[in-house]
Amino acid sequence: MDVSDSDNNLDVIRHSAAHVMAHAVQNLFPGVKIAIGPPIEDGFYYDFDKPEPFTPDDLERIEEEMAKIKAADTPFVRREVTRAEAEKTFGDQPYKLELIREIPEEVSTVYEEDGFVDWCRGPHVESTGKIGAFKLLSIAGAYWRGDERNPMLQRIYATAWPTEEDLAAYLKRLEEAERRDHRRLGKELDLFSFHEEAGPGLVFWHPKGALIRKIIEDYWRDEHLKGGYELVQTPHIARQDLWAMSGHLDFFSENMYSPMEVEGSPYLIKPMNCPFHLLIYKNTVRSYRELPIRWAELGTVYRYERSGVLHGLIRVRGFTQDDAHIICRPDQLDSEIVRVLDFVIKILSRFGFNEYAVYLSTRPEKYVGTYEGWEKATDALRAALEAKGLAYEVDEGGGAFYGPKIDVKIKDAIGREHQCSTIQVDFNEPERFDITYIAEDGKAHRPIMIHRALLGSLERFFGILIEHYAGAFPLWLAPVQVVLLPIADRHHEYAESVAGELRSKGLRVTVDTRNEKTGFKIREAQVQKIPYMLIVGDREVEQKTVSVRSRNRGDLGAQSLGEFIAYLGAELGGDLKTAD
RNA sequence: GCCCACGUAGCGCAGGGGUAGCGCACCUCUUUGGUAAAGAGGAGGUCAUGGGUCCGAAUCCCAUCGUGGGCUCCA
Repeated sequence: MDVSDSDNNLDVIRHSAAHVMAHAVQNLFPGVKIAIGPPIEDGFYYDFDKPEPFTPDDLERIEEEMAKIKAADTPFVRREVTRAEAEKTFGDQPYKLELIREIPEEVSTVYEEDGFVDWCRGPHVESTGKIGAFKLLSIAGAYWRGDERNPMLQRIYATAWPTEEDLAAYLKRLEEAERRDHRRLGKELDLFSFHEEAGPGLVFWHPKGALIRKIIEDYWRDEHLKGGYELVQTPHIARQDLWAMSGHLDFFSENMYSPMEVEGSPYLIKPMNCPFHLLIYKNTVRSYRELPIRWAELGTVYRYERSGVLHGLIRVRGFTQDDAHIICRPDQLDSEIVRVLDFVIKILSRFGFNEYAVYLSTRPEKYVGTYEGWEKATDALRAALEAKGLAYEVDEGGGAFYGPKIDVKIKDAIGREHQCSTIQVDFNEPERFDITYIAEDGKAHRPIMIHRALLGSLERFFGILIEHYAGAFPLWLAPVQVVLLPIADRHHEYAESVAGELRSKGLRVTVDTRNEKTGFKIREAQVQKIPYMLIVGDREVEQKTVSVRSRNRGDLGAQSLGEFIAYLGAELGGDLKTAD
């Protein structure tokens, strides 16, 4: 690679900065063992083995030491070495030795700057002065080679960019992400909470959050009914035997809560809904004429998640999946998958998500079902993706043991990806439950089962939604759509009558009758991200109007109530009740 | 589960071996004010929980619970 070219390559800059960081750490803490230091998205890290933990002060010192090494502007020198030479050079670096001994090549390369040598493929920037603008960000624990049986190393995360401006822009992006953090907005907008007394990972939906959830659920149910699904509803617990039959006791028990005794027999809280849907299926003999069956349920499940993995609404222990199971004939598989993909796109785009990253996961080494079955199902998934013109990545061997799947990650307003939709073919449970349908030949055949979720879980999806919109929900989702701001007490009556009229159109309206100045009420409404504020004072009462202020566009001037209602109707896509 | 950090009033934070402080919110009073914060007064905390060290612990030590940043694992 051309050196001047590599100087501008982000990965090269970051990888070089990682070397400089390791160098600085070695200068300040002689004897520290170094592991690996790769570039990553938005930065780089380096893993160290050091008996005492790094402190935030250490981070500052390391940063200063790096600045010195950068200022010295020493050239990075590339050298080819034999295996023996490499082993000798890194004789006191056990992690490097382990890596050196594993590669097949007899000749490898090292890079050196100012006496610090690292075993590395390169390339690097020309000299330490060219590592760009960098900043150390955090200290974290990380297992050597990502395996929890290995020792835990200390990882220092950092970022590096070609210029100071780029660095500043990145730090700004981090701030923006923090501003949108759903945990912070959840408090500020009074949407949900967690309680130590109740236990971690258990969500309490407050009135405003629960109202948004209700709107999402209503939309979801309506669309499912329109889309050829039927709704079912199943219990939260079932006998342990059911989970043995489904196989969850074998392959999912680590995520399940311990049994509770009911009249001598053990019951388990459900971690998934599928066995319940299969019981409904088995309740009667099914004809090929009935298929495909599409049963959907907002099913609340509980999974034991290790304490360290919980994260706001994104990863919780009790959550509601927007689940559905499609049971179909083999000849219906292709069209059913296309249909689900269409549905996924329709639903997600309603929530403002129009960019996706799609992954197709194929057969792993250990699997159930037949080879041909897997091939057919995987082909069907692939064909559906291609028919939809969706770009996707293949995760070879990444499928569950019971079937191949498509995962859809959505991109939010600031470009982050979130796992939501999943479409999975299942060869395991139909077998275990021995579900069949009677075909034209009068014999019992095995149907194919598809699990699918569009939003994933309501909790996670809500968290993603909050961050996507930064708490400023679009009109159709906003828990309060319009707030009336009477200027003085004498305007309360008019404000209430306007509010009443808006409510009769199905709008969600509040009246701020507090003894506060208008500027204060506006500020509060803005902070609460209420889409529309209607200011009413003497002028409005007199002229039978409302002064409209939009959360986004500011003062829109006075309108008659009729005009305002029409305006909202247009924004809602004609979704208003007709006048009584 | 593992590594590190943190836990002080509803929220955001300061303090730190000698018996707790700020801002906002809350309550009361004055004010009826026109597009992002009117003024005054008041109330509120066994400093996460349990144990230990000490004449004395919110402060130091240990454990537990919870939260955060990661690792491992996933809707």
